[in-house]
Amino acid sequence: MSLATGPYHHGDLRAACLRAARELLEEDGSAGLSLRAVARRAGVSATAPYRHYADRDALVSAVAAEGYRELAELLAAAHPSPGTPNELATVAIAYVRFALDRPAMFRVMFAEPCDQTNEERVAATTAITQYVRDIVHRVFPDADAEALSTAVWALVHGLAFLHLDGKLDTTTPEVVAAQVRGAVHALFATTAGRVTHTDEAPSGS
Amino acid sequence: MSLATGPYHHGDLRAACLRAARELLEEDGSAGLSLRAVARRAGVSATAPYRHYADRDALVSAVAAEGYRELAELLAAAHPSPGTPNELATVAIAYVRFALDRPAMFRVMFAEPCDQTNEERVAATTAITQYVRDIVHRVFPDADAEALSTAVWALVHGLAFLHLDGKLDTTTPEVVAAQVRGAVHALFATTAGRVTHTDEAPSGS
DNA sequence: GCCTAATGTGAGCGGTGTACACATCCTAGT
DNA sequence: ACTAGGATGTGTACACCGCTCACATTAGGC
Repeated sequence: MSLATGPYHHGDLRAACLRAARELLEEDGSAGLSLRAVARRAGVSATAPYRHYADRDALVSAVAAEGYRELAELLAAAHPSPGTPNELATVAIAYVRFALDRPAMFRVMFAEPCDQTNEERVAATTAITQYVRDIVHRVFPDADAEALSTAVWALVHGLAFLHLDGKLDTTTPEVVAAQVRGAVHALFATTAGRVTHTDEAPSGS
Repeated sequence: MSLATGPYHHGDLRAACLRAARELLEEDGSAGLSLRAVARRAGVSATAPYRHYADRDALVSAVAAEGYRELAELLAAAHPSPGTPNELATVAIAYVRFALDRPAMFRVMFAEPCDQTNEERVAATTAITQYVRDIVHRVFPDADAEALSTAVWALVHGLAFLHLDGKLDTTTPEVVAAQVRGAVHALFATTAGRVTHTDEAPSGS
């Protein structure tokens, strides 16, 4: 393994590709994430990555999977177990901040006509689903968990996208945070003290 | 304009490009929307479209602009002036259906790192913003229109994306509709009869 | 009727994804 | 220890892409 001129075998090209892909994503956005650029950065021939990833999509999915994990960590760090609408809002802010801090990654994770059958992706998103469901169940024990979970995730996800696409003001993190908190509260503040002991659960028509 | 062998000048290449672009988008998705393919379909040389669109992005933005208009029509058709949460849900369903019926178009409209300075796009999205604000104002006259509008659009937009990305069940239109209606009601049903006469408007912390 | 500006053409550059044959190296079985 | 074979990396090649530039053609205003 003397790597003076670079050994024929890389050692761990799979990981190197992933790493290079993430760097390129940060630097040049999704468009700059080409297999050839990844290969160049890993110091390897243009076709070498194909030994580890079936095609570009597979690499992108691997990157996205890491993104899901990191998003999960970030949300957990924002609040380990949110139990009130306000704490939920804090998590929502972390979600939106992730999208704004790493727009290319967020787009890779959610905005591409991706391979939905990819195992890593499916696992990651069901994890998020479950995570949201748990929170909702804690914040609104009596509500229809399924529907409300969907609603909450959609709300937060939508907020992230609208900010990301410049459809909402993103001048400062504080503005964004206030907007997100405002939106969450606009929906929940009035229900917060009530829905937890309501006896008529909301039902679809 | 006898177009037997094709006259040197096309006549209305600008419109022809737009048309071709939309067709390609429907057929092959966003990836298939290349300027060269558009040119081929319009029966014109590969570089001719550059006389009418500065670059690929400009063409895509033009396509997106048409999408915004059509989405607006579709929402208006779903309900001309929703005034209850349930009617709002009907509009939301139309929004999500648009996304699912024409995924490539929806992605072009919202999921691309697009040129945010494009005039047509900006105009179109402010129109949507206003449209949502009007609805919210009608459904919840006493609520914080700004925050609640944001929340509502985000909710619906997020629902569309989660469905689009296969994060939610999309087996049948009925399932989707029920899910959307359920999510909207989960958020609003309990507030519906109350928020309209609440005296303490929700406020961001 | 001519001149100019608008429009369309063609060749060409550098980039991309990916298929294929080939080179190199690691490892397991003798 | 040796060797076969699989795993891994290389090089070439093809088709496509966006985009630039010099050039051809044409329509419309003077």
